[in-house]
Amino acid sequence: MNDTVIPPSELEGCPGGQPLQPLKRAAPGTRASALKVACSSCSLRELCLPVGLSRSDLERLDTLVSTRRSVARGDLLFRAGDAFQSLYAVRTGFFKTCVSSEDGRDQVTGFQMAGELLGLDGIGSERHNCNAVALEDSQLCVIPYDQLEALSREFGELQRQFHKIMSREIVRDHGVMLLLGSMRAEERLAAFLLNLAQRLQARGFSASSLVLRMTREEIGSYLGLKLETVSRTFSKFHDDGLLEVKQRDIHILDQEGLQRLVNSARC
Amino acid sequence: MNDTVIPPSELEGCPGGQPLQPLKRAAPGTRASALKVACSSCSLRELCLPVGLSRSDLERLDTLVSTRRSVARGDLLFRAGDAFQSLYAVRTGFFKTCVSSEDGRDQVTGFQMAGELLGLDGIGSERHNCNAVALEDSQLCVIPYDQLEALSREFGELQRQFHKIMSREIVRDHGVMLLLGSMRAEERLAAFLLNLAQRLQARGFSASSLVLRMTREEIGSYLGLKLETVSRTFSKFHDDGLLEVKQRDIHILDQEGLQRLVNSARC
DNA sequence: CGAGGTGTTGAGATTTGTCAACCTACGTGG
DNA sequence: CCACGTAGGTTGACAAATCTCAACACCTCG
Repeated sequence: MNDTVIPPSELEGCPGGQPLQPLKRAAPGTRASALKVACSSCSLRELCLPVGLSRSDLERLDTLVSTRRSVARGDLLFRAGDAFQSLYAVRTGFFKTCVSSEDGRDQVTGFQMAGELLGLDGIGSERHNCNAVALEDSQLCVIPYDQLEALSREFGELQRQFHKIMSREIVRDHGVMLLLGSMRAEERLAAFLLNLAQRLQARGFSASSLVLRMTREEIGSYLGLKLETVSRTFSKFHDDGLLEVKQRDIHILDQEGLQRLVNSARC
Repeated sequence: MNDTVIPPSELEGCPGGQPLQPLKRAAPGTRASALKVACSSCSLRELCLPVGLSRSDLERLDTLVSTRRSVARGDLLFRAGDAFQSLYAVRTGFFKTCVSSEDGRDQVTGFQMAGELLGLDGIGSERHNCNAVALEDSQLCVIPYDQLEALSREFGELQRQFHKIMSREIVRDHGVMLLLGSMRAEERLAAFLLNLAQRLQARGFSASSLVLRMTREEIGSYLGLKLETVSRTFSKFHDDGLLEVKQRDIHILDQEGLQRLVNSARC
């Protein structure tokens, strides 16, 4: 409800940004479509792979990213073990990635929204190492990895940008390790909410009201907590006047309070 | 004590793996030295950046990796906030990397041994994002990042290899998240020991007897546990006949037993 | 030989997990 | 359009894992 009421005018970044806008879905069941895509006119270009590319590099990138793919809520974009061919950039929608061990352990490793890349984990083994699940009907740009490699040999800026994205993913993961390794439940949830709000804000949404696209169980998995603990912590935040919580609708009432929680290691 | 007694003759041995072998330290206080380094004749080449490179690519890589650096036990290779210039490949020795938040939380994000790269986290922000601390006197190859970028534009194999290394770091981090998010103390420690043993074995050391280079506290930080819990868990493993533990000397008596622990999610 | 860093162990506190009951929202099909 | 079924969410009581604090042992190094 946070992102359905935005007037269309705000969706189209100026000249022709088709992105954040819902796009016509291919026929149901169709997994890949070849609608026109253009990084150079995408309103996500300041958040996505193209960051910092020159006009001419951007146009070359357009030739690379030529297909889209739709994934319905609940469906998998890829699954651990699938052959790795492409990276994917989220255009619209929301994903989770999760790894699981043979013995059935499951861990959500991240949530991805518009402008974020999926599939980086597949390069090393040439197979995807996690499942990517759409948490709402979603659209992605398909980035064939071979071609990205080739193009980034030609364009240093693209190469550099790609390396930065991978590096930032590593830094992000280290941040999650810090969270999982050293924070208590309240601190984890506060950090999670602030992170989500900050990323939504970067995409033009409200920094204080958000709709969770994932269940308490998925949040719990990501944060290394049981769903009941997540639920209880939401309730506590509500009681403490930090949040308004109505199921998945969250209003942050006291951002500073949350930040204080995160920043207050054991005294 | 590990690197000061080797006769110079053994240092520059050409076709005669100088690697895993202790190398003469530069004068105390010297941070970078320009001794000859050759990936093409390094015995770590099957574990390090050069994996899979052709003979000719390897020789080009030699021109790139031309300097070494020594770091004494306890010293920092780099510190969070330092400008990012180079990646480092561990030749000898042992490192930990740790991130810390403003409020003083600290998290060990990894332990690196011969053949492993340090500094990947710095590419994204052009500053290092963690501290890299030598846990024993160590030697590294310095890989200037600009030059690596340039060379990998020329040699697709090198580019691909580098991407694989970054990707595998991401996969590794996701594995740590799984560990931190879903395992109990015994499972975490068992997984840690097996991982360490496996990496040591890949380097030609015993798979069953190892010397820990880090304190209980550092292990605890990495595993999201307090040092007392780590200590108790070692004792329990000892009582259960899985390990022999004498301070930092560990003998794995029952590898399968440890593996069973790791692989037995909540029943 | 002594000091300080490191490691071990015990007892009790705290946090989080477990199990169970119940509530709520939402989609489906009558 | 309503009723119902089900998935998701909340809450309570209790159990279990881990942490905290404290005492002490061990080892290394100067």
